[in-house]
Amino acid sequence: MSESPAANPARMLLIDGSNQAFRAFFAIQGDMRGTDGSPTKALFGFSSMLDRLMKSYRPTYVAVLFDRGQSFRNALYPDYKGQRPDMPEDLRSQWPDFIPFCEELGMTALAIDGWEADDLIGTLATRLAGPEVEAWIVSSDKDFAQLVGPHIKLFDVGKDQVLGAAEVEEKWGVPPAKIIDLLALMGDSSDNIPGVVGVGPKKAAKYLQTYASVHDVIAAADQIGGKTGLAIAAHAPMVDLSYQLATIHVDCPDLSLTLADLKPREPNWVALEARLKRYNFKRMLAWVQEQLGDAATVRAGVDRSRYRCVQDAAALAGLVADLRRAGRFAYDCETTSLDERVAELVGMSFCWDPDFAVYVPISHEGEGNCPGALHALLPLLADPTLHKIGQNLKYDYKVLRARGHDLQGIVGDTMLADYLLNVDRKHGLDELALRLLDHRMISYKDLTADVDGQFRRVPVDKATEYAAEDAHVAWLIDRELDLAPVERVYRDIELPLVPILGRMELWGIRVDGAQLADLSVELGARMDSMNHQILAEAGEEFNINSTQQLAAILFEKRGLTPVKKTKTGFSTAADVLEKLAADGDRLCALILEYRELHKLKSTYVDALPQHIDENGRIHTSFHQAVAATGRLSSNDPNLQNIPIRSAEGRRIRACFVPEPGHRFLSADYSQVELRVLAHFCKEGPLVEAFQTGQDIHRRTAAEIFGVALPLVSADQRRAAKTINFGIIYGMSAFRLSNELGIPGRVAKQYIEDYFARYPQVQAFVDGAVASAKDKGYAETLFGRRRPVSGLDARNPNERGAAERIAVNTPVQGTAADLIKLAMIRVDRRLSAEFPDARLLLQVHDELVFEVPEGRLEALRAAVVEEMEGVAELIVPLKVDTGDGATWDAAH
DNA sequence: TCTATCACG
DNA sequence: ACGTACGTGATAGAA
Repeated sequence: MSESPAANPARMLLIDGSNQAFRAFFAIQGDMRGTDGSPTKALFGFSSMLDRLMKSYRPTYVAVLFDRGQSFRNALYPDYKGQRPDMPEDLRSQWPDFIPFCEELGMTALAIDGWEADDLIGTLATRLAGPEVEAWIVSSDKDFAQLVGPHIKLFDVGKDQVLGAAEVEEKWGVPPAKIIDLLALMGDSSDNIPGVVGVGPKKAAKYLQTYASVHDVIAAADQIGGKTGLAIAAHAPMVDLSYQLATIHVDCPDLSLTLADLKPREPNWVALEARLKRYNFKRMLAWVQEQLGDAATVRAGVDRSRYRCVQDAAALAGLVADLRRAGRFAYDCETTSLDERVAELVGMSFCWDPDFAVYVPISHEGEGNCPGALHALLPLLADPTLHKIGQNLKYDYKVLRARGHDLQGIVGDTMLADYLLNVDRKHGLDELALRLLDHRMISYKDLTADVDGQFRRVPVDKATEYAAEDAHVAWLIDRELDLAPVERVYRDIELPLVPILGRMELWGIRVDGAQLADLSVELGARMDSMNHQILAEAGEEFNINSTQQLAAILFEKRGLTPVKKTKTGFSTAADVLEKLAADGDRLCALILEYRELHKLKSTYVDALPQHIDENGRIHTSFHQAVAATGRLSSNDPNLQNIPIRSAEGRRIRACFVPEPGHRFLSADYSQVELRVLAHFCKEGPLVEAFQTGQDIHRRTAAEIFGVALPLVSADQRRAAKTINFGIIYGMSAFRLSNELGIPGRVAKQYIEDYFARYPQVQAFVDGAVASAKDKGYAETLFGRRRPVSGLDARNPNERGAAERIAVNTPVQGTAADLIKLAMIRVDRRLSAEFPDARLLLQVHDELVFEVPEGRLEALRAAVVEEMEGVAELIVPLKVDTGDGATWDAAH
């Protein structure tokens, strides 16, 4: 038998049931109860996890194991798990249900009196895994790392990640063979296993890298010396016990399961139906009833054989009549390109009924196209009284507009709907179909594999199955999703924004390519000369862009002191290099300057010209369903991160120019996030400062440092500004002290003084966390939601990160809502009063327009009015404007 | 594909 | 004992 895994071994999931039941119980917010009022939260989370694992990984073998009774560890050590609080009553009451539930789902599940799940899993894994069968242990218990080997892996449900020996060593600093030693040395507080006082995973791993085993570490205690050495020596009597407690047994005699017993069986659908009704698990129940073939409750499936292809005048006339009668339909178009400006229409599909959809071929190669289709259908698409839904309709809108047509009456977009309901998931139609309809769609790649990826050459009958399915699935998903909780953001913000973004993208922004070319030559020459200086200073050839090579030169060859580490080595980030340069290192100063030039040249000066079209314009894409807070994002190219902070960088911004006879107008919200914060927390001085038009950072400084407004020093204002930002982001004293270059205790004092003066801000922060914990999501002023998980995490880093998200999201997200609403209002004014002015870009708190010179002042007034008047907060919204012949000059 | 870095708000 | 601010996207190196 070979020792190396087979090329494609079968998968065996060994699920730590007790562990995952706990995890499910604590991971889900709020309360869930069945129809009889008994708690069901852990069962729900647990069964969702099983369902997901089975669907994603389709294991050949599965077993779910639970703890039962007191194990040999309690006999060895009466205090084993002694510190653990009792199981919450709401979890205990669900406990007896887990095994029968798993069995009904067709999985082998068991517990054996006197054994922990760990030992059952250890036994099954070692007995059954091998070259032909790879075992995945599903648990968050780190003890299992000791079992990992070529045929046994750990599976992390949270991260969807498989850990092998290398990953274990990376995570814990020792290979699997030394994990027990590691545990024996550091102990395990959750199991109440004693370890050396003052030795955690880091120190323990360090000693075990030097010494072969925990016993060797103990023996060397006197060489280690110091307090730690003494503590290690003191641990000697306990070490054997700790070692035994941490060791997972792999030879449980009462376990006689074979591989055949672990094959998933057909679920007991009838029993499951009754159980799920009792639990009130609607999604899963629908699935089970579908399997049962219960005609009354089964959801409409996707039956492609019912799709129709419209190919003649009579069918076309019928379609037009049907669509007019329906008044509301799903629409999708097939084209020759993902780039809407060059895409040609190949066909269109429509759906207005849960059971079928139609495809209209327009310009396929060869026979089968429907004559007169465009002439008949375009008026329907442009008719705002006919309501359209679809997936990512911005694309369809742009395709039509680029060819001089129109798409009006957009009342639903499944991508945006799912984004608002599940911001942290993926929103592709394929994913939605799988997740919401349990339906796998035809893949475009498979469909066009024979014809070189060209949809035009797909035969009309095959194209019908594919294209009609898109409209059909969008229709079904639109029906499936309940938008009520986010109705306002959906209807009033995201949907109206679709055509506005479409027009901004199609119009583009003009860029002076010749000027960029000059800049490229200049930067190239300067980088060449710097290149020589740097290599001379370093004394050897190396790749300046390689952080690894640079780190080797700085911290090994030159012996400089590293400031901070990254996952892979010593950091060479800008703040590090600045510190080293300030300490007199010439090379670091040179690298900093080189980095700036390189960034500008590669990311902007040389990249932007590749995006300029035949009219001298660049077209970005704004993404509406990406950012978790509700902001837009921009890519290909990203026009939301064009340089502005450095003088050198602004020369790139100066290459963005308006059409001849036009000027740029830039309008940006002043301190919009702090104003939103003031609105939420209603803190007196903050509100007053905004109402009376004071400099907000100066006012904050006056409050914290207890000085009169005019006496605030530049340094005090700077500190206050940093703190104000810190509040929005969820600051730590550590970061503040770093940022300001002051001692940690001073930073801590500043923060305390801040909250003492602004108790309402503290209340807002606490309230935001409490609300997110209670509801399971953070919420903006307009009802946009973002799920927040990790608020109950034991790990303080994870918990802290979750709390910062809970505080920041309402602030950043409300600001995003406000400017989106403003764009809709401004767009209305443009249509009515400024036919030759254009909204070009949105950069989070800024809108950039192109306006005929003679209309500049009128537009400025209109834009300020619409942006400032977008909402009534308890503080005024303020908009600053600038204009110019370049984007840079418009600030 | 992942990581480090850095551009923006 | 540990690590350190929110949200993005592009580039280059390394594997």
